[in-house]
This record gives sequence, structure tokens and C-alpha cells, in this order.
Amino acid sequence: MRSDKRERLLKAAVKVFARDGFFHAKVETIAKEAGVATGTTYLYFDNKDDILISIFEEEMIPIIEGMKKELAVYKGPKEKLIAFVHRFMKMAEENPDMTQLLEIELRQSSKFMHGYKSTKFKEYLDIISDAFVLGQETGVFRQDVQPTLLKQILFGALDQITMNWTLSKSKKFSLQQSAEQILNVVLKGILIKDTEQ
Amino acid sequence: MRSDKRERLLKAAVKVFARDGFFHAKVETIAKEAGVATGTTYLYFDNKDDILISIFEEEMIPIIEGMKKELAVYKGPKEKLIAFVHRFMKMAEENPDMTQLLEIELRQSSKFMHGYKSTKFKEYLDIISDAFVLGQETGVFRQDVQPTLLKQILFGALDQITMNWTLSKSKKFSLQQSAEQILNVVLKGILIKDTEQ
DNA sequence: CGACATTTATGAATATTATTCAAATAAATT
DNA sequence: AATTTATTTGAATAATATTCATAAATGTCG
Repeated sequence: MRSDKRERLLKAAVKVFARDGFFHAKVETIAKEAGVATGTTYLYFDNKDDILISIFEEEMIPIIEGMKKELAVYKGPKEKLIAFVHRFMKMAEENPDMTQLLEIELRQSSKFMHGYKSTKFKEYLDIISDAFVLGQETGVFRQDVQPTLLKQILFGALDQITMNWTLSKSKKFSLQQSAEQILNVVLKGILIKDTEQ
Repeated sequence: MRSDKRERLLKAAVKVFARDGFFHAKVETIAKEAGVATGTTYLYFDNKDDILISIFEEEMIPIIEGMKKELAVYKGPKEKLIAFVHRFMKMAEENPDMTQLLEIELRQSSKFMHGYKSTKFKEYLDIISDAFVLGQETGVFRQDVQPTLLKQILFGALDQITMNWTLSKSKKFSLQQSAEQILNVVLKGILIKDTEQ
């Protein structure tokens, strides 16, 4: 019987990293949370860094998959961007631990991992620029904005807002409401013709 | 003679954290870089976390000061935002180590420091929302965007782009050029009347 | 099934690095 | 210049990441 220990360790790590932060999280805690011995962790991962990287790379796969599938439903580039933003927020709401990891801890790793440059992350961001390019090609979006920059603007905004949301205890403001406003500003900023939302 | 050891330690820490990342940076390395004994570090800081927090809190003071002074030069809210973005980029260019720390490592700390919530950071972001509110009051900017959200959108975009820039070896794209495009999109997104840039 | 081989898991042992602290040095005071 | 006080040192200690010899589980084949 194929063991699910690796899977359990990843789940436990998401929880512990999100709660304690990467630096303070103990490998022992993660192992205990997963119900295995400390040493077992090292049968599945090279080291603490590798646990974080693995979470990221492996969790990104279904996220990207789902996002692409959803966006395929919409034909218009504007509609695609709207769908992206809403789904992004929905994921943040439903999966705060994971969101926090992606946003907070990952940055840390992409720095020190010295050479590690996530393909998955690029693939995710490219969903935005692809929709934008489509919009430019069909004459809906401005030509004088670089797709690479636009994807960073939009992702940066989403990232910042969801990070704030996950860190704030109160969660008083709704992410869906924020989604509306971001779209409000960014779409107005890139659409050629002004249409009502 | 008042010793400058604390100052030297902070400078050394910026360099080492930026290079090695917070997790992998050794206190011993920082001490050596600063030319003091390892133990001396603990006379000036409580622990490794405290070094990071101190860098942030103390370096933010002149940054905020300078930013406020520069923005005071301009009367129009639009001009203030333009000035903010350009200075932000200029700082990132001139001080990549510090920029990296603020963007990458700080997130980490703001999470695990469990309760630590930087006042300085809020003060910095509020420079944006203040300019925006002024624009709303004078009828230049849209009323239907929350200032708190707008500051996060703009800061998030700037943060993302400068992060990418500091992490990329090549530095092939210019931050000033990116500044133009961000302003292009965001200003068009929030201005009531469409005027040329 | 039951002996042997192979894979997987354990947790105590080891290595690394954060933090402390007794002793030494430097500075200030009288 | 002797004494007190403040600062600095680096070796000692503590915490935690990682390894590894041993044990347990699983698979193989007569």
C-alpha cells in the first residue's frame, strides 16, 4: 500500500509554516502534526527549504489548472480578467493558510534559494498577460502598456490586498468587495472605450 | 566616545540578510561583517528577529521623512502621486539591498512576529492615501474607490515590480520606464477627467 | 505459510547555529 | 592611579536541523 506520508507532511507544513512562520517553524512540529517521526521528514524532503518549495510547486499545479479551465469559459479578455480576480479572491478566502504561504514565505525562499526561480509562478502570472494580450489583439485594451508590466501590476495589487486580509484578524472588509474596486480601477486604466461595469 | 557599533551592525545586517536571506543568515556573519564579536550583537538587539525589525523601523524614518518632504513640493494630488512613484523607483534603484529586505524579508517577519505590526509601514502607505483623499476632495479623483484600497493597489504594484527588478540579475528593464506605465494605468483608472499625461 | 530480501520508519546521536554569561578590557570618576 | 562602571569578548550552553544505525514493515518466492 502506497503511503500518504508525503502528502500528510505537506499538509502539516502548510499549517505550521502559516502559523509559526518559516523561520520559527520546527521540523519536529511538522512531523508531529503529520503523525510521523522527525527523521521521516527527511526521507521525503531534502531539508526545510525543500519542504517550502515543494508545497509551492505542488499546490500551484491544481491552482493553475483550475484557473485556466475557468478562464477558458469566457471568450472576452475583459471577462477573463474579471474571472481571474474573482477566483483569486475566492481562493484566498477559502485557503488562508496556503495563501499566506504563497505570499509571505515564498518570497523569502525565492530569494535565498539562490537560483531557484519558480516556473509555476511564472505560469500563473502568464495567465494574466495572456488575457491582456488577447485584449490588445482584439482592440479592447490599450496598446501602450507592456503585458509583462500589467501582469505585475494586477498581481501585485491582488497579492497586497489578500496579504493584508490574511494578516488582519478582523477580516472586516470583504475580498469580493475589494475585487470589484480593483477591477474598477484597473479596467478603467486599460480599456480603450469607457464602458460601464 | 559614543560607539557606532549598533549602526555598523544594522548596515552589516542589511547586506547579509539581502544576500543570504533571513533564515540562512548567521548572526556570526553579521557580527564579523560589522567587525564585532558575535556576543556583542546581543547587547544591541534582543535576537535575530529584532535585528530585522530594527532595520525596518529605523530605516523607514528617513525614507518617510524624505518622501513627505518631496511630496509637499507639489500642490496637485496627481502630481503628488507621480512624485511618489518616481521616488519609490529611484530608491529601489539606489538601494537594492534595503529594498529587497523591505519587500521580501519584512513580510516574513510581519507574519511570525505575531503581533508585530509596523506603524512605520502604515505611515508610509498613508502618504499614498492622503494624496488620493486630497484628489477626491478637490474633485480630481473618483469618489467610488476607497482610499485604503487604492493605496494597497498602488503599493502592491510598485512592490511587485521592484521586487522583480531586484531579483532579476539582468536588470534589463528600467524602473523609471515601469513607473511611467504604472502611472499611465493607475491615473487613467482613477482620474475623473481624461487628460493626457 | 514462512524464511529471506527490500523498503520504509524511527528516534537517539551529531552538527549547526542562536543565545547566554563569566571573565576581560576599556572608559569614566574621584 | 586606583576604583568604579560600562562595554566587549568568545567560549559555554541551548535549541533545533540533519544524519544514521537500528528496527519495523512490506514484498518475494520456495
